[in-house]
Amino acid sequence: MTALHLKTAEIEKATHSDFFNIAVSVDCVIFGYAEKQLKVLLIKSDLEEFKGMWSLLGDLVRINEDLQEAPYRVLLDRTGLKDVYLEQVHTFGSINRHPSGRVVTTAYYSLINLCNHQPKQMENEVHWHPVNEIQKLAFDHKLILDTCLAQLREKIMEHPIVFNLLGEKFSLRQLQDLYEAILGVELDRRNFRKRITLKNWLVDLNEMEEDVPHRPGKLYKLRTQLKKEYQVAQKQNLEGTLV
Amino acid sequence: MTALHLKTAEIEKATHSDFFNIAVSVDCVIFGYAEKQLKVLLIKSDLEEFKGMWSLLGDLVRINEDLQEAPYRVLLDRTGLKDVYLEQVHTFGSINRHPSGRVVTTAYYSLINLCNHQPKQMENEVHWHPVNEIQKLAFDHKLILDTCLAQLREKIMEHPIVFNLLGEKFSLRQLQDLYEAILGVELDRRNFRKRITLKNWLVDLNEMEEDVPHRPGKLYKLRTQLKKEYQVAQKQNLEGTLV
DNA sequence: GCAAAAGTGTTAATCTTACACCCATGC
DNA sequence: GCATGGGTGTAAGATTAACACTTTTGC
Repeated sequence: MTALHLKTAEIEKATHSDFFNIAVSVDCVIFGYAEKQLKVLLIKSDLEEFKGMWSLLGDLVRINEDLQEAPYRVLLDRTGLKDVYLEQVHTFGSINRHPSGRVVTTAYYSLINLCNHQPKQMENEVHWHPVNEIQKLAFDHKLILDTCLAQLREKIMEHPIVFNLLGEKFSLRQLQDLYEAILGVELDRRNFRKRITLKNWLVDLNEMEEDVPHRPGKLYKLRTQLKKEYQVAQKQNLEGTLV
Repeated sequence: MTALHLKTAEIEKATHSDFFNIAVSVDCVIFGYAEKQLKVLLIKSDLEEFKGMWSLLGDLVRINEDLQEAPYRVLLDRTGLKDVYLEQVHTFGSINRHPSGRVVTTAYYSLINLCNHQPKQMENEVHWHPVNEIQKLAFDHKLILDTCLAQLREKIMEHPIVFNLLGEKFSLRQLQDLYEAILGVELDRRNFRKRITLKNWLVDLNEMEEDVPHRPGKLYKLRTQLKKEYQVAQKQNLEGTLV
């Protein structure tokens, strides 16, 4: 109440200048899907301390950049993809989690269509790894990966987000394989189709699979409305034009 | 692969010294329950820029303090409570969210028993406010409050956390009132009791309410096992001895 | 015609919702 | 005895889980 206790932001900043010495980073768990496996994009750590180990893609947040913008920048830099699907998951801030100093990191996961991703644009040290074969990562990145995967699993039955991992057209079998890869369980085919149908997420394209060595399945796509809400990623090359 | 690209953490720190200039804070949405209303503990902002406005309780993270420890410290300082129930919710980091400089804040919510909380230990400027009467807060704290409340609502039906807001013993009516206060909806009494019974969270104490102007209800408590998992808060006075 | 996967429906069990009456206590 | 809230059960509907056979295609 009394003005005696009020201080201006300038004064507070001076008083607390000791605190303005933490770095904030973002780390992106970039999921992709290929060969019926959920994959994650990793880079060889460039720190001597973690030589030879893989780590998530991340970067320090710039002083003139919103926290939420940073993971989009990382994604654009590393994959050339813009407007990707991103979710903030958790912030990790143990004192010694980073050997370079006090770095608090906010973890995001992203779902991208791995086919849109041109390896030639990638640095050599960036590779896709099957999620369930990863034992160990640099920093606390294994914990971050596990946390993001758990959150992804919780979300996919309620929200139509996995379509970001697939191409425009897909069969119900492909979709089921994807769900099974993410959840790590087998699903009953009839019940799966019933559940998906009930959610009314899909449009029947009246087209069939081609070049399959068995009876071809029908092709579907995500409803346009939902695509706008949950799947806005577009391919973008380095010049910024849409492909 | 090649050692040419490797750098030590020391070198990286020097390279990136421009980045170690962000402050990280935690903001705590401290929920309590009284008079059949969900309340939140707020403090008068001590910044000139937000003079007269209420804000969440928070503090800057210290350089030798884990991020996750900071909200416990804030809770202990402000309420004298130790081992409270705390959940991290989201991290907010817009460039201009704080007038003192670049402050990225991680939001937590906490559930405490408001009766354990001694007003005399509190600074004068700290008060409980009914959540649904709050229109506006300092900084982006209204957004933080709304985000935490939404997460609390999602969690309470699946996890036995609301018991942190109640005393040791309670009637099913008291519990239902609490759920209704948090969710902002009325619940059917019979269905509510059935749901709670099915979850097997409670132990019947074979005691009855007293001093009520109507038929007294049975009293229950949270099962000991669950109490350990979800409700570890103990009253602690400033000398650190358990009350 | 055979291998491989597509496509489809029913039943039982479970969970959810809506809803009404008698009971115990304080006054 | 009356006002107040405590305590209970059932029926209908919705959702979930388990489960098998016929169809279409490529080879």
